[in-house]
Amino acid sequence: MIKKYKILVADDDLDILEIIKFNLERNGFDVTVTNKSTETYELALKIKPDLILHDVMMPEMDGFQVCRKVKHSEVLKNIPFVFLTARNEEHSEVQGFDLGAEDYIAKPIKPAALSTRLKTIIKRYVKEEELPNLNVGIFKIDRDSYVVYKNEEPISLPKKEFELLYILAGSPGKVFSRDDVLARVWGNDVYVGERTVDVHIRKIREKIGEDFITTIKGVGYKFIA
Amino acid sequence: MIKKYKILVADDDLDILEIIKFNLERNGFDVTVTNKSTETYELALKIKPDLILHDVMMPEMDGFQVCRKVKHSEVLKNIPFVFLTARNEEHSEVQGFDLGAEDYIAKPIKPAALSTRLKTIIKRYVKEEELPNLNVGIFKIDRDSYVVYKNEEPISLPKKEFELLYILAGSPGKVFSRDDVLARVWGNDVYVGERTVDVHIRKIREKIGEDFITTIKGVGYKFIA
DNA sequence: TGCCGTGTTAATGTTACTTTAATATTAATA
DNA sequence: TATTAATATTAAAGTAACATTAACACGGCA
Repeated sequence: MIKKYKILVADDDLDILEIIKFNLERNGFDVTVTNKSTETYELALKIKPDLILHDVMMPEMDGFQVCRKVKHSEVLKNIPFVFLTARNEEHSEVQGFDLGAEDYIAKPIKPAALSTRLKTIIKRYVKEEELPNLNVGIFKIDRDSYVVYKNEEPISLPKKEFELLYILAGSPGKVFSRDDVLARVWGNDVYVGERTVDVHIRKIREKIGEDFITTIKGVGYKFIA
Repeated sequence: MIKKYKILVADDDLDILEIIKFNLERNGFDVTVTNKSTETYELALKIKPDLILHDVMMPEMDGFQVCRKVKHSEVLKNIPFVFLTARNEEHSEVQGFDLGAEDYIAKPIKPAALSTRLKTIIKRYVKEEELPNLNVGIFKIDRDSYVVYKNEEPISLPKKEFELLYILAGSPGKVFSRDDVLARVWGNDVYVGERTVDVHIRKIREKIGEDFITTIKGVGYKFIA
C-alpha cells in the first residue's frame, strides 16, 4: 500500500481549485476542496488531512485567521499549514506571521512543482514510521533492499508479494483473512477481488517454498516459522 | 545538488529590498526580506539563513544592536553578518565595531558584485562538509577528481551522473526511490520529472556496466557491490 | 558563430507485474 | 462416496512501470 496523502485545499477561486485538485490527484494525492474559508476548520476536523493548502485572501475569514484557529486545536495543530499567495500580495506579511514553521506558495502555481513541494513539506512533518526488518526463523525480510533471505539465499520479490509476506511474517502463527490482507497490503480504498490474494500466495510459495504459508480453510492464511 | 544559500536581508527602504531580492534570487539565492529590524532576530531563528545582510541605519533598532543580539545567540552566532551602509555614513564606525570577522557592503549596491561578494563570504564561514571518497567492491569513487575507478580503469562521469552513483553506492543494497534520489541529488526545491532519473541511470549503466544497478519495480534502484 | 557535452523532456517500446476468470483440486460433511 | 464449498492452479488479458531513443535547450568554448 502506498500511503496516499490527504490535502485540504481552500481557495475562493473555483478555477484554481479545479486546477489544483486535478494536478494533485494526478500525482496520487487524495484531495478535498472548499471555496469557503469558514468551512476549512470543520472539514479539517472531519477528514484529518496531512496538509492544508489555504489561500491568504478570502472573504469572511482570511488565511491567517483560519491558520490560527487550526493551530489552537489540539487535534489539528500538527498539520502543516501552507499559504497560497498571489504574486503581488505581501509575502513579507506571510513571512512575518508567526507560523511555527509553516510555508507558503506563490501563485501562479506551477503544477509540476506543487506536488513535489507538498510532498517535501509533509515529509518534514510526518516522519514516516520506519518499518523494521524482520528475522523470523530461517528468514530475514529486509525492507531496505526489498530482498528476503532464506538462510543465506537471497530471494527478490516484487512489491505486492513482498508486502504480503511482510504482513504475514510480521505475526507468525496468526491467521490473516483475505480481507485483512487486502486492507493492509492494498489499502482500504482499493477494491480488488479476494482471489487475487490466492494468486499472490501461490507466487510467494513458488519462490520461498511450499511449507511456510499454511491455509486455514474458511479463514485465511498464516505464516509459520 | 547545488546548495542554495539562504540570505536574510533587512532594510527599511522597500525599493532597495526589492532590488536586492530580485538580484540575489536571479543568482540562485533563497532570499527572505524584512523592513523591520525588530523582526530580524526572530526571522533568523526561524529560517536559519546562511548569511544576514543588514542595513546599519534603521528605525527602532540599528544594525549594530541586531548584530550583537544575533552574535549572542548560540544558534545564530556562526552566521556571517554583513552590514549595508550608505556611502556617506561613517565607514569607520562600522570598521571600529567589534564584529568578529564581519563584513560590510556600501550602497549604492552593484548587483553583479553583490552575489559574488556574498558567496565568497559564505564560503569563508561555511566549511563545506567534506564528503568522503568511496571504496565499494571493485569501484573507487573519487570526489576529488569526479572519476570512478572500476578496478583500475578510470571512468569519468559528469556531475549529475556522478552524484547519483555516489548516493546509490554510498549505501550498497539499499533501495532508493526516485523521490529519494531527486531530493538528494537535485535538492528539495528543484523540480524535474521522475523519468529524468531513469535516463541518468541509463547513462551510468552504459559507462560502468549493466550489472551494478538493479531495478526494484514499483520501488526504485539500488547499487550492488 | 557553430559545435560539443550535459541535462531534461517527451514519445514510444518493452517488460513484467497484477488482476481476472476459467477450471481443477481438495477438504468437509452428510 | 457424492455433494458442496472453499481454495489452488493456470493462462490470458490488462495495466503500470521501466527502458530506450530521439529531440530539444542551454552553456561553454574553439
